[in-house]
Amino acid sequence: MKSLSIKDIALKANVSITTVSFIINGKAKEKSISEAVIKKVEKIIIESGYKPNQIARSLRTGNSNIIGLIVEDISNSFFSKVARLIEDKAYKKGYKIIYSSTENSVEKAKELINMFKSRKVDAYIISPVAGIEDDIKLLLNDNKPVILFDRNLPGVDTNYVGANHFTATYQSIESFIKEGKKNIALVTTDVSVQQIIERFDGYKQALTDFKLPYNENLVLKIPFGQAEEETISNIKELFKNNKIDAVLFATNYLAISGLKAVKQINKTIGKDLSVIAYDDHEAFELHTPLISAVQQPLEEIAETVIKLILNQLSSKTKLANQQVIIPAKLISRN
Amino acid sequence: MKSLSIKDIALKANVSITTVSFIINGKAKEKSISEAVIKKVEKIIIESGYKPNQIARSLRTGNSNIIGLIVEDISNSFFSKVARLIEDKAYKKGYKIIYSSTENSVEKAKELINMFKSRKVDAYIISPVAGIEDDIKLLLNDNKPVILFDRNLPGVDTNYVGANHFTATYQSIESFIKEGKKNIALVTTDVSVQQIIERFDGYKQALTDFKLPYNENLVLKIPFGQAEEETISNIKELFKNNKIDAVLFATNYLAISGLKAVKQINKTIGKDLSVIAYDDHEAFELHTPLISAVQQPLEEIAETVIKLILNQLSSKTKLANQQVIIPAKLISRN
DNA sequence: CTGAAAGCGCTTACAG
DNA sequence: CTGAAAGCGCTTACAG
Repeated sequence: MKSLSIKDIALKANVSITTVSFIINGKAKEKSISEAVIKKVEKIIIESGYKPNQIARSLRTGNSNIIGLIVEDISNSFFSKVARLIEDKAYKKGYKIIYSSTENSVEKAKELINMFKSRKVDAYIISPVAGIEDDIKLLLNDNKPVILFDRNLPGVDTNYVGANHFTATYQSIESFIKEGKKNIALVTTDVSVQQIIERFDGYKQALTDFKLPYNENLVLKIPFGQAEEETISNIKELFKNNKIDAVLFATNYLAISGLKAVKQINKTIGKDLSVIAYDDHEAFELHTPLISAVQQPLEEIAETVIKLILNQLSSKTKLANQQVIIPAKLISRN
Repeated sequence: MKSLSIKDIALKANVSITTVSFIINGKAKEKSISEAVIKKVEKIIIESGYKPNQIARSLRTGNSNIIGLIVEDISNSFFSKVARLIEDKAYKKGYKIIYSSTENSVEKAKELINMFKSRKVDAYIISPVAGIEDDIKLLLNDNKPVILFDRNLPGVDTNYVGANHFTATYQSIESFIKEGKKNIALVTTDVSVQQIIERFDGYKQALTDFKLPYNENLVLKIPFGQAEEETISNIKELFKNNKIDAVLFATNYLAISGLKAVKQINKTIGKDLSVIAYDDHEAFELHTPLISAVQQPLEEIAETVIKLILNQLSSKTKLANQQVIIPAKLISRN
């Protein structure tokens, strides 16, 4: 069953394909097509269930009404939640989202950008990895809107939306210190992306400002993508240092592994050990005791990303780049 | 900056676009292009960074190397995990995945199918809602592979991959009964999709087989998409019935709301109340006490879906439809 | 061993 | 008020 083309509709309606095209694209008035013809053609379109071939349209116009979204890992709840919000908001404006995960691999990120490019997506929303700066610059040369989110890419001059990771981390450490904690550990990942670096810097700065020594034995960097059992055992190893009285986990999945690790050793959260997780998760609201977490305002991030994109898509001239930093909030559940 | 076209490459190499096209598509040998020309053209392609326009290619060939994946809600961890696995496996075979969420809305599901159709995706993986039977039949008429997953659609004759929801639920209820539980509640959703119905049926059948009365006051149907506070308060209301000594949650997000509800009332899980959640979640492994869950084999589901799709895409003839039922496993954490 | 040309289904500048 | 025709960037049957 071949699907209908604009030619079939034109034939049935006894008009040219030009006329049909104008009507489909809402340019009938502007092109002064008569009411009668409009009605006739619209009726045929509805009855036949004709849907324009978007591929042909894209080839001709060079755009697609599709926005490409590249995240680190769609199965991470932070990303899947933001993705869902972005999808909803874009959908309401007539844009579709297609997404893919980079797994923090430079090669996969480059491939995804190329795939999106060859599909002529209208705009890009990317949580980047270091190493794709040049690919992003090419997109910008092409005049495509690019919004980085979650983490910035130093050296690329484009739009960015992200939480204030440094401040949120700083405040987390500060809250530990105010509780009287002295040996504060940080469990983070080994990927060197902006938001992880900011979290690390916030940790160090808070220690310095409050005159606590920075001790690198209290910092554990977990290789990205490592099997969870390994991570748990690394964390148990860290906790062999009995002095540790507080720990900040730089991502929610590390916190989950960390909580599992704590279950297996003789430390009691709340009494021996204070815990804060960066990025909230359902598990933390259910844990006994409750686990404090830094919440990024997902809704606001999604909203801002979409707003920036739509502004640029609807503007004929190149807009100034914006760096929108949104405060993240420490939710204390003690 | 216009991007390069095949014409530019042909021009630079001093050959026809036909020749370039053959080389790009690996048909050089078959078309007996000379080694020298192949080398020359390949060199130019690499140096120039030329990437074929997939839109043009799709328009011409009618396919896209893209598989459309339609899930209920990408921010639900069951779907985001399966999506990620499917993405990985498809990617390795040269297929890209684009996904979208239906939110259990018939209209949105139809729109998504139309969008995918007009983008000429090669195959569809769909966790369907009732009401899109005709749209799916149109795809099948079009000879596009369609794999339903997670839930089947009675009345549509196509491929299906899903867990044995009935049996897994039955076994869960059976395990409650063997613990000596007498008043077993079910918290489920009001959407009438196959997998939810199967879970309900498994619940009822187990009661019947073990000579327990079916009491509809023990069944709570939560409206899909309802705000969580509302759900929690519905569940607290249910638990006002003090006789309830066990509860099965038909989805993991309902279980999470349920666990929050239990925290707010004076029931103790393990002592007063046994709990099983359908679909596992990180939170259950961290909860005190641990929460038992029915685990669907995500990896196997993703693997099977992709295998079915690739088989069909590579086969010239129409293959027989397959219904693959994969056992789900009750993970007892008591 | 290689190329000219048709055609996929649209949009749009131009003409009347 | 409406249409014929070019062209977006490819693939492929056909010809030589």
